[in-house]
Amino acid sequence: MAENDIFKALADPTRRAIFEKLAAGGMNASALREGIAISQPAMSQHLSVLRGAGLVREERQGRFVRYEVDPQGLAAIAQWLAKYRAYWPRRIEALKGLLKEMDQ
Amino acid sequence: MAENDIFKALADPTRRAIFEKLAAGGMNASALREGIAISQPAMSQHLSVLRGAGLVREERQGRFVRYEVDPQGLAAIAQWLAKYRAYWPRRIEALKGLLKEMDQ
DNA sequence: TTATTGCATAAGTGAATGCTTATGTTATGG
DNA sequence: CCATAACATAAGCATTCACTTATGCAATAA
Repeated sequence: MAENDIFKALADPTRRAIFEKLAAGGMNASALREGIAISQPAMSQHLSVLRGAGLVREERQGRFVRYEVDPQGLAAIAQWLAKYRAYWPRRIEALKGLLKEMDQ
Repeated sequence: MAENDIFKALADPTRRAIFEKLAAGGMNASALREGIAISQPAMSQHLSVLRGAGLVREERQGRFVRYEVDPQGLAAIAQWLAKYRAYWPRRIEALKGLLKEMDQ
């Protein structure tokens, strides 16, 4: 199940930091390392996990590989969250109606 | 950070199953075991993790402990997700406005 | 009071996880 | 053509994790 891959991928703080950095704009793996204390293989492995979860997608550009956020993974989380909308705090309760539209 | 606890808690499929069962209605730990092949200590440990993540809360009732979904954890996920709303698929895009209200 | 039930905690174990170093592959620059 | 840069993969290792069995404790039942 992809759901399991997604939550497992996000369970690691380094991977969430990578994802957050990518959300500010797509970039290649080397540029992604700047500011994060991490080796090249470790970054490659993390990106592989994020990609397997559908949270990130890659596009080869010659010698570089550009990574960017993949909306699929985020949509899966939104769907998981929607299952429990009965328990969302009241401030978010207004979302219910729109989530109904989303189901169509 | 509680965010880390939440994603780590949800990274386990058994814990997600427990959470889903609780979402259908609060119950005590023993009742929760029915239908899930799990030992009593394992259930107790899982509930402890879910509780530490703010996904579940407990209420002691004499010899029993009633567990139920805690909206706090769900709200934290919603907030995390909101950070990346720029990448949500178009069908969910309408949520943007309401999430703005939620920020207040 | 005594036995039992509901639950938590401690300690040990095997598997999974995230890291490292080493190496391979492909593409660009000189 | 050759050196280098970008990236992936393999293998080994330490830590974490989810489980087990054993035990403890508090509340109800008998």
